[in-house]
Amino acid sequence: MESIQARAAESGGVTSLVERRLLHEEVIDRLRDMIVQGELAPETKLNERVLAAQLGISRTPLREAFKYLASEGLVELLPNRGAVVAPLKPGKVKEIFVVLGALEALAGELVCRNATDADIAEIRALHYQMVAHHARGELAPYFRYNQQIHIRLVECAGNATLAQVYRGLNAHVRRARYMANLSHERWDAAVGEHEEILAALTARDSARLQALLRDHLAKKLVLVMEALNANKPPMKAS
Amino acid sequence: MESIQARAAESGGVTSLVERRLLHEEVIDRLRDMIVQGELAPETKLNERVLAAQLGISRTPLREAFKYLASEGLVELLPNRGAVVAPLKPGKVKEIFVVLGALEALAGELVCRNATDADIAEIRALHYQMVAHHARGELAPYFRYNQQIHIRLVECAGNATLAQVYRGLNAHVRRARYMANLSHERWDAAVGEHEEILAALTARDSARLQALLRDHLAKKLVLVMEALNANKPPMKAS
DNA sequence: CAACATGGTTTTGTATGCAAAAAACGAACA
DNA sequence: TGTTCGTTTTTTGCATACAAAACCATGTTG
Repeated sequence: MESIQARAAESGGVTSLVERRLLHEEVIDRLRDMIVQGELAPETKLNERVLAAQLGISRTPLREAFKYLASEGLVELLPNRGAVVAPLKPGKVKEIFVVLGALEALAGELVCRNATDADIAEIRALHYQMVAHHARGELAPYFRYNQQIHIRLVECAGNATLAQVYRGLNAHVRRARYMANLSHERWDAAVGEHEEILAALTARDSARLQALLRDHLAKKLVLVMEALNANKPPMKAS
Repeated sequence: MESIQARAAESGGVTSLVERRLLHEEVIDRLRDMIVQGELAPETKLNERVLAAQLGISRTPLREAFKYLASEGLVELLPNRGAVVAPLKPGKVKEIFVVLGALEALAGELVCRNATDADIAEIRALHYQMVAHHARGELAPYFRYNQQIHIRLVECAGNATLAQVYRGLNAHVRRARYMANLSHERWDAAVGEHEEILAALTARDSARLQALLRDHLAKKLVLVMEALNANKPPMKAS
């Protein structure tokens, strides 16, 4: 793991023009990435001493980052027993998808009303990027653009609170999303759904957009649940 | 302000049966209460040294509490300039109400499907308590039961994530809710709306319940916005 | 008088120290 | 073998110490 402290040194003595970010904020972002990207698996114990050493910082800002991420729900704090990466229980994932559904539906309504043409053009651009990666069979970049489209769509609804809550919940299940292995058919279908979503957005057809988003999410949930249950058959029976 | 440390001492030497809570958690709850209850007004600067002294603790757990509450959005962290109670801007409040509306609607749908009869009976009991306080013109307890009804309703939807997000956003605007001074007519009307809500819930009429909740919230928003704009006419013009 | 510089003070951010709780280890024992 | 107790070791939680950044109050200069 690369030290965070190194970042300060590498700018060559001259404190860079950009505002020097606070250490604990840097740590928050770094840990969040590591958790969401799956680099830190669910239920991983987060040992303060070793993590601090790896990041090249002291325990204090690390502990502060734990608290922040605990409030986001990505980390769980066990009294007197430290922090662990929040477990990813199927039931929880289902719950989150339900809430995300309601939020995306709201976003669909608002985005049709509030998005500028430039906003929609930007989403369209992301869409074509995603399509290109799909055509080339590049899964990881496809996922990235897919995520970006959904997030950008919510952001363009013009309600920062909505966007923040959405991002927070989405970060949780992003870990699970990667696990859902797409069949070739499902992948094609998903892209087709995105085409429809883009069309509804372009037409600013709120009702249709909401329906499409709901449907799209519901289908994703099925896949994710399958992947979760496949990876985790915690049955004690022989 | 009363010291938190005192709590430990007052149990008379015998460490109480209940698990000894962690200091920073205690502080989180305490500060959250103080903010939501309005004891700490929006934009109040939170000086680490004096707050820590008042609470009878060191700066470390206090700072950890700041981080947690910052993630909740009740506190704002200004790099190198400490923490302040999150401002309560009319625009933000409006945003939150919109999201709360979507969440309550979702809760209305789920609660009709998932709530037990006992759940509904409990909400009914809260309702009658609230009505009693309305009859006696006791505003503060009325508000308390009112809040409890809404929160309990969301909790009975059987989606813990939904409940958590709802409580978080609600905590924000609770500060503003108290400011909205009810006219006699509006107060009566609000109670009437609650009667209808209870009826729809009892009948498990999902669509109707959703509509009622939306309408109820929208009316509340109007009042809150009026109160906010009345208290804060930030116009520079003479 | 306004804008800016400057020294001291306060306040924040991070590291470190210390006590208490939990985990790990191992010996005694059934 | 497996269990239970006691001891050692590790880890957490909180307090404190120190350095750097922001603030403040004056004085200086144009």
